Amino acid sequence: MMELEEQLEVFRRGADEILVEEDLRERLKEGRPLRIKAGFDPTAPDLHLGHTVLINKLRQLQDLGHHIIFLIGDFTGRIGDPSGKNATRPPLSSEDIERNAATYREQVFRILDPERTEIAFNSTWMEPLGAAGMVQLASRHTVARMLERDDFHKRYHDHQPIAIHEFLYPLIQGYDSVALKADVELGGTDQKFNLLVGRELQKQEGMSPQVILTMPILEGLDGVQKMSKSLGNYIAVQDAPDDMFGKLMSISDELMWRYYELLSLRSMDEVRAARRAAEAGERNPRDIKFELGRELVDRFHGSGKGEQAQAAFVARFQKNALPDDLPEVTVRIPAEGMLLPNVLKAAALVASTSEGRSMIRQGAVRIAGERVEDASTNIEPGEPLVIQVGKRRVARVLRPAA
RNA sequence: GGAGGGAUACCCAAGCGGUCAACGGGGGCAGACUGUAAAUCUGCUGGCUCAGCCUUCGGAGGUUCGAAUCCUCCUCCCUCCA
Repeated sequence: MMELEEQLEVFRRGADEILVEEDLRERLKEGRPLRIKAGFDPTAPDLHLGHTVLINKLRQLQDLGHHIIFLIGDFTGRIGDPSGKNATRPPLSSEDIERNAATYREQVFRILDPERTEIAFNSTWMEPLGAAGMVQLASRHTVARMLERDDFHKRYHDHQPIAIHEFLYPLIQGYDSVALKADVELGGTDQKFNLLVGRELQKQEGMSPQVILTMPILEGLDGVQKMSKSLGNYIAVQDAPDDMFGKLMSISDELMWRYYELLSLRSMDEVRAARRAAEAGERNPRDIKFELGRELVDRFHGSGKGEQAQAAFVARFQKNALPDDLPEVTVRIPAEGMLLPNVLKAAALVASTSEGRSMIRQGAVRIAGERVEDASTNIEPGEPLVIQVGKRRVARVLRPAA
């Protein structure tokens, strides 16, 4: 293992907060692999870059030789998880959870080493606990303490409903740390309260309390709100290389630096140097963004894929070429033809014929590169057509006679 | 248990008998400008067989020539009292 101070540097990198750092130092001095836990919600099997901030961190710690526990909150998921701000999520069936867990494995192991990662499910100890055990667990915390949690506090103050079971989740999460004998728990900054509950419960069990390490929440493509699937501002780990690269290119320069800080494996010294060069006008920020795109596409799709994605990107958007692998859709067209807005809808390029008309009116629609401005254009059966709606929606539309 | 307030399109929020497919803001999409940036400007943002028609304002009935707007019942949320 590395020297103590070097290890601490790795722990601190990008971290929002480490509580209590002195405790961490003490444990590291023991020289054993620490049990490092991070919990994940089984509701969102589609990992996006926001989740990987935490997972990257786990990987770094794993590389230091520590024992990583990837905990899936299946017990809580089955009941329905309210951990989002104030929207209650529907309960998941066991089948849902199993399917999600499988997807998790597949995606997480693009980052973590499967040989050295333990996957745990909290139903393992929560099911046997039973109602009596749960009530006992609940007796160890007070309502006043629970209301200290920021979102509970706000909701209570604003007269928003708080369901009783929402108070139980922090306790369950904390109990997970007891069951797993966690030395360290990682979470987003929004998890701080829950992570602290883990410390409490461990102390009550006579264990030395876990160190908590919080990572910042990654902003989504809009640069303002947190990256989330429901907001549609995310880059999924499973996004195709070209999509991933393209989305990264569309972020603002300011956000790019943030992504470098939290997602890149390049040293902060390098990143700071790049930023200075950009701000001094010595380098085009776009080129620095290219580098970020290549690094991330390589990480999730394999070495060399980033280079390819960049080449495709340049060809398409700087040289206006169409992608090689245009999605193909077949629209069967009656002998008398079909109006263009209807063809667009049938090809799933727009959501409705009304939107299709609107797009045509705004000059967003091109057939074989030629702008079409007449919404009453009639399309007859014939050879495939390349149809574009705006810059991002394109398809090769086959048009056989119906 | 009692009293009162509220539910409008993706979100917030106007409207309170016809001129309402419904003001305004946000978000989204598109066009211009660019580095598919950001910022800015412009347009669109229920559906359709689209200068017209059809279905929307928590749900179900009713009054009226005509209702998001009035009445009745129901569902859900919030506040105060107990």
